[in-house]
Amino acid sequence: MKRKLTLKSIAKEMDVSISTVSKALRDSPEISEETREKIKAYAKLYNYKPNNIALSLKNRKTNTIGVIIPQIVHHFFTTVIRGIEAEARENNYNVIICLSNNDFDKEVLNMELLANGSTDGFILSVSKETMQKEDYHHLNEVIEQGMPVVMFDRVVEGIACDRVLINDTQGAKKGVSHLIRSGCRKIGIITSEDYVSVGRLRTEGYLDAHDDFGIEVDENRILKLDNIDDLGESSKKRIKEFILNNDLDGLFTVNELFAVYAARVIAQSGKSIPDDISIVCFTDGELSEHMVPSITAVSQHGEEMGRKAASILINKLERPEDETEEYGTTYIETSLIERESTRKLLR
Amino acid sequence: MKRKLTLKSIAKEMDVSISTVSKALRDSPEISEETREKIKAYAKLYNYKPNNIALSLKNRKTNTIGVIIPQIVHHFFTTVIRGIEAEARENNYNVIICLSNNDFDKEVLNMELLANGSTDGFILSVSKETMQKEDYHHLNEVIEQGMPVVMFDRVVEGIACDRVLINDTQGAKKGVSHLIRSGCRKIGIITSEDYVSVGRLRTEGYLDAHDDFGIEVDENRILKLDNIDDLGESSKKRIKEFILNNDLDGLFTVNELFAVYAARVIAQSGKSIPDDISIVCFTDGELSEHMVPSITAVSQHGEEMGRKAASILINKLERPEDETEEYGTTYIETSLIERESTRKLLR
DNA sequence: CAGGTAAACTTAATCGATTTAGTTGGTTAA
DNA sequence: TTAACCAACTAAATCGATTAAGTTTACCTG
Repeated sequence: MKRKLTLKSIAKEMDVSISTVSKALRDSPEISEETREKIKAYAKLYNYKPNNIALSLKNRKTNTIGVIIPQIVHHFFTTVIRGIEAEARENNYNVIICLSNNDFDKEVLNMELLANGSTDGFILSVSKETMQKEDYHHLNEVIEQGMPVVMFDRVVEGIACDRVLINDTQGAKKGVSHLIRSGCRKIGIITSEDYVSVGRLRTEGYLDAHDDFGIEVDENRILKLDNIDDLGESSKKRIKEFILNNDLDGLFTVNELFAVYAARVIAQSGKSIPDDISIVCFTDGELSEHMVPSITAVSQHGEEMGRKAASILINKLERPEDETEEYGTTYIETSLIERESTRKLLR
Repeated sequence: MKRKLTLKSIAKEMDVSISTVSKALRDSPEISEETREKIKAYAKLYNYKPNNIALSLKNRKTNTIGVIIPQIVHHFFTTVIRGIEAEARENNYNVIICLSNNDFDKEVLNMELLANGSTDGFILSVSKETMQKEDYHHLNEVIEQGMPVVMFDRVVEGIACDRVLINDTQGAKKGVSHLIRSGCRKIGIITSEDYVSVGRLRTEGYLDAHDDFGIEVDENRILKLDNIDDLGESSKKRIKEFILNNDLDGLFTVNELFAVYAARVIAQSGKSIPDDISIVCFTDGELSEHMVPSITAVSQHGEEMGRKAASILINKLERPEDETEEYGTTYIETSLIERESTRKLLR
């Protein structure tokens, strides 16, 4: 086993001091041309690379971004990570990813762990449990310590940090408006309870669209499930009842899974998509694309979101003096992808 | 901005030396009960947590695993990461994830970066380009430095490391056998060219199953596409022709997308699934689960794979003296998930 | 009362790199 | 001649924690 080169070992080998080696490698004019070249040649030959940990300790800068998300088995987060990773790497940052599994304690633990020197800042989407508890002490603590935080997607108010959001309300409005324009008048929505911010905002968009077109909203056409992240048996049951007991001609769902399951129920009930019931869902996933019929979707542009979040964070990290205490919210625009689950609009 | 506590700042505050603080916090008997309690109370009150970077430097151990994968926007890798993350966290390890985007240079760069002190070991699935180039110097270098490596899924030969693999051949055999048992005799397979290892192995399983049941294989029923990672227009065209020009009663595909597209073609041609044609696919995804009809799948257990890879790596890391130079290959068994695209077997 | 010893600390080295503040030996200008 | 000055280094402090190796003080014992 070959031990890694260090400044010390090079210094010993070349019979100079450690600082001479360090300076030579950093092209300091203090070191003579001759010595400099000799040391650099040696370092290159044996492929010397400075130890990141030592650099981090010395510079009090890790060049690492901590990412904390509820779960990765979720295509949207996957695309966001991809964006964060890309932007980070282009700026010479590493990315450490931690999954909270929607668990408050794990979120706190992860943050504390990473905050003790492992990362320079955080990008996170808060877990459902955290939102319910409304306990943000862990966030405030790292911010208090001077670590910048960027929240995305699932954000909370009252935290001194930047935010990157999907324009959820507008996105939902886009989707629902599309349904209305294509002729639907009895549109249902499958969303989440209001404490999940994305659910609440998308429900708002649904209402807005109705408002815009002067269509009355029937409260019975709004189904709020507690779990937006996956589709359990109880959710399935409620969706099934909701579809079968409502006379709908359109359906908007806040995620892909709800739409896919609803489509199944609709097909089984003998109705056709899109002619009897049209469907639009919020998503950044692949399911909607490949389903038969494929499902018209409000695309979230997760990768762009990740890039943006990373770029904001890195910006803060690169000029920490700039403590303006100003935090902004950036909105990522959604776009509608028309597929087979909605009727073509006449234009 | 509140600066983080350090041993130094505590020592100053309590008017003792740094080592006294360190020892007190680690319950050293060298420190008097009284002083110990006082220091511990203070540290607890102000929530002292040792700096990870300093610990890493001192211990020459980062408790961090580097994960390098071709792409994350791939449900299979996503599940593997989840497994790695879970196992790592249970053992107090962090996970740093880097995406190579199937690019050789990026893979090398990422490894070099992480190898300089950031991680204790690696888990990786080599990029397509690396496989083509057959250049593994970056792998050999980190191993040479004493960092253990575990490869999974896309592995290469001749590297001194452990491997975790899906039992591809057996998995395919399971799937195809199921089709045969359910009555299919004219089974097609949509696979990849032989140079992609997973494609080759799964094709082998297809042949093995036929062999076992004494059914002759018709070469026309084997379709080999060049790209196994996604579904381009040319692949779509070839799948369509393959389905329409073959008189099949069963279909096995090496991934989900092929199956989903084939199902679409079959439905459009007026045939029914599973009665006219049954389908089984190898998968890593959710598509097969939620499609209508849902597709019977050979599940790869990505999460288990990730856990296993992490556990092997951590084991190596925890007892480094145990340099037995012995490397093993662990196979993760596949399992068949029966869904709607195949007929129920009579048992 | 010298000397041994144990308790309770402190000093200093260490991990690997950077950087400020010296230290040489040689050249030059007053 | 001699202080000033420069080139080319080296020593030492620092980042934050651990720990082996001292140091001090009190107490005990023969």
